[in-house]
Order: sequence, then C-alpha cells, then structure tokens
Amino acid sequence: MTQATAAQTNRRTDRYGRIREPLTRERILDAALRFADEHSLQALSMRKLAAKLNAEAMSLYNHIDNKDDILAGIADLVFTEVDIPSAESGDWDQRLRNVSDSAREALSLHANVVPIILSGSNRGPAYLHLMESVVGTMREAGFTADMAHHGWHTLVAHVLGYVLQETATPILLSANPVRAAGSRSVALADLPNGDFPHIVEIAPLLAECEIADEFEFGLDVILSGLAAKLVSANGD
Amino acid sequence: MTQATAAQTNRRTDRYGRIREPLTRERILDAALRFADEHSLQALSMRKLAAKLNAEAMSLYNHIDNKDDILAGIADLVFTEVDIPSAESGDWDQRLRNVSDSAREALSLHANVVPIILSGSNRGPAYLHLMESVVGTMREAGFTADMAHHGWHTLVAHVLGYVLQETATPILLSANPVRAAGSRSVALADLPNGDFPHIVEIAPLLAECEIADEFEFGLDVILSGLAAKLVSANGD
DNA sequence: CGCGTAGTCTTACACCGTAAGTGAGCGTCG
DNA sequence: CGACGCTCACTTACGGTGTAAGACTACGCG
Repeated sequence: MTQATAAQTNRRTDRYGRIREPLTRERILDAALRFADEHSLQALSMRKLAAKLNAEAMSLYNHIDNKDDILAGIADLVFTEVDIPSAESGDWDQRLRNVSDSAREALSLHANVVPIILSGSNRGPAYLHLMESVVGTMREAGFTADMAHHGWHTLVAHVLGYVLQETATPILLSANPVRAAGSRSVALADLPNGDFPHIVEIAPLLAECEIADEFEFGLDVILSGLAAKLVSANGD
Repeated sequence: MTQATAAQTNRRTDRYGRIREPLTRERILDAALRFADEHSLQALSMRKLAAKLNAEAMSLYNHIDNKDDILAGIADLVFTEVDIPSAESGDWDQRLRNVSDSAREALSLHANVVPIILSGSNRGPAYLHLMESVVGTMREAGFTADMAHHGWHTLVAHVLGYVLQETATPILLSANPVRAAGSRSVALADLPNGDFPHIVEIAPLLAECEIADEFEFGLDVILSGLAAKLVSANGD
C-alpha cells in the first residue's frame, strides 16, 4: 500500500470528465487559512471555502468534522510556522527570545486567525510541540518545574497580549468613531483634550511606534526578571 | 410586581394593552451582557436577545446600529466594572497593581465576553477612561511619555494574556481530545510521554495552579522591571 | 381634533451550518 | 468477467442567522 500510488489513483474526474485534485483535510485547511488571510474570519463560510476548491460545501464534511474543526485546524497550522530553536542554538534566554519572536511573527502574519487562537479552544499538536520546547528549554536551564510553569505562562501572556495589541490598536487610531456602552461615539482624533490629557499626549507614540520594539522591551523585562529568579534560586 | 414610577411617563402598552418597559440602548446592552454571561457569545442572536426583552428582533435596531454595535457595547460595559484607583490611593506601583487586578477580575467575571475584547475592534469610553488613568499614573510617577507608553502596552499585554489563559487552559486539561492540523487527536491525559516529557511534568501544575497567583508573579516581574527603568532614567 | 414623529411589529431576503440521502467511480473477490 | 461494497462528491432540504423595507400604533403638541 504505498502512499504514492494511492494518491495517484485517487485522482478523480468530476462529472464533466475534468481531472481534479481530490479533497484532503490538508488541502481544505490550507485553502481555509489562505482564505482567512486574504479576506477575514467572518467571510469564511463552508460554501465559499468549497467554491475555492471547486467543490460543494457538503463535500468538505467527508474530511473534516465541522466548521469548528476547520478553525482549530488553521489555528494549529499557524503554530506550525513557528521556528523552534534547536537545543544547541544559544543560551536558554536567547532561545526563548528567538522562539518568542518567531511566534509573534507567525501570529502577526496571520492576524485574521488570531481571534481563533485567542479564544483558546484549540490546542493542537503544533502548539503542544512548541510548549514542550519552551518548557524543556527552561528546565534544562535549571529552572524548577514550578518556575518553568510560571515562566511559560508569562511568556505566553506576553506574546498573545502583544499580538493582540498589534492587531487591535490601529483601530483606536483610525478616524472612524467607536461607539460603546455610553451610547457615545469616540475617535482618538476628537477626544475632549481636557478629559484625556495623557492619552492625547501619548497618541503620537501609539500611532508611530513599532510594536515589534514594544514587544522586545517587554520581553527584556520578562527575561531579565526570570534570570534574576534563576540566580537567586541557585544562590540559596 | 409594579414597576418603578420613575419610568412612568415612558411606560407604553403593547398592542394587547399590557404594560411594558420601553426598550433602551442601556436595557438592550444590559440584557445582552447577561445573556452572553449565562449562555455564550455564539448563542447570542438578535432574535433571542429580543425575546429576553419581550420584543422582536427588529425593534432593537431603533436603539442600536447593528449586532457589532451590541458586541462593542457589552465589551465596554465590562470595562465599566474596572475599579479605577483614586490619585491618593497609594504609590504608583500599588495603584497600577490594583487597577490591573481589578481589570483581570472584571474580565474573568465575564469570560464569555473576553473574545470580543480580544478581537480588538472596540475601544469605548470606559476603556479610554481606564487607559487615561493608567497612563496618567505613570506620568505623574515620573515616567517619560515614551516610557509610559511602553508601560501601558506591557501591562495591557499582561492582563489580556493572562485572562486569555485563564479562559483557555482548562480545555488543554480536559479529557476530550483536541483535533488539529495533523488530523490527530490529542488530550493531555494520553500524551505520548516520550514525546512531551516536560509538558507531562508540569501538567499537574497547570491543572492545580491558581491563575491569579501566576498573574501576580508576572505583574511583579513587570512592575519591578518598570521601577528599575524609572530609577535608572532618573539616575542619568 | 389632526398631524408629525418615534418606536414596534411583520414580512421578506440572502446567507449560514449541516443532516439526510443519492449516485458515480473504484478496488476486491468469487 | 460480474457483483459487491466502499469512498467520496453531489443534491436537496431544514432551521437558523442578520437586517432591509415598509406597515401600523400610540404618543406629544399645536
């Protein structure tokens, strides 16, 4: 049963005799991720996704459980793109920095998918692989299991929190107003200066800042904080 | 059950003569938040929300723009519940700690709403008020506008990142499997021990840990990091 | 009284996720 | 070879969604 020949004979023709690549879970998830990247999550529907694959909506269900399955699938696909540093690629803190940067980059590249990841209910193999690597790095660096656990949480919070701001803050700065609970519309441009002096003051910084630099700033804070804990623990 | 007389003049009767409280933006958002808390965001539909208010779906549109407006509204409503410490309530770092804690608590109390907040597109007046207070606290503590800007981002990332994990991690620990990109199902319980030794090692910690403590751990790291930057900046 | 206006309701439309059932093409076996 | 059964894409259908359009009702005011 070689896979190769199996795939070959799996080529089918549609009812009009045209040769067509068979549907696969992989092909579906791939198309779904591309669709989400190009358009938006909201726009991703079974029918439209199927159309991209020259198929009908219901055909997808032969390969995936339901739409949530697709969403979880493309979320994990994103984690697939995170570079996991090899064990010999530097000190523990450098490795953590690298993997954090890579994760941030992967998430940023697929900003539309971020909400799925943020809503949590999807921890696939790629995510677990990443987690294993990070926790392992810390353990090998000498952190106790408890500290590694803390460190993992802190790093995840940092990465997710920043990606979040990266995808979200532009809205605050855009000209179109933001309506909310008080039934009032607010745009940063026309904030009543008297009410929000400090926001107005840092508004230019918000607008022009490289979020990547912000990210690095916070990562520094966290990694040096962790290093300090490591030293003090070893010292005792 | 007699209604409050305050609303007396606004009282209307429906077509069958029954007295009914008139719809308001406030009442709608209130009901929407309660509905989301009790059920889920997915379950929140215009028709069901209207039903809760003894009205029809289309009636809601007299008071709100569209469903997104409702979502943004309840997101901002959550920020309304964050305690903003007064200027005299302690040192800057204590105030930042308090407001961070309060924000985390408010978000945790409305876990179902968190995805809206995380998806970003909603920065209402309550959010701005909160932001103003935090940035103001830092500025008054002596941070430069630039540093306050950094600090704001770091704190937001921390709070959001943690709330996220608080609402998400239980799933990793639950018994039901997680399917993802590789078309494999994974549950923490039956991870192949050889493949993920470090995850397995800290699994009990993940399961039993108080996320609130984790949060405090990271907050310590960040606040002390900020304090260090403040001192060194003043020193120069 | 009659008019304007604000608020609610009914109806309708296009679209959604997906349950159920149909049928075509293939591999396998007698 | 013919017949079976399996895989998989298809069609159809159902109950749900958000919301545009317009009809109706009840109120405040001149």
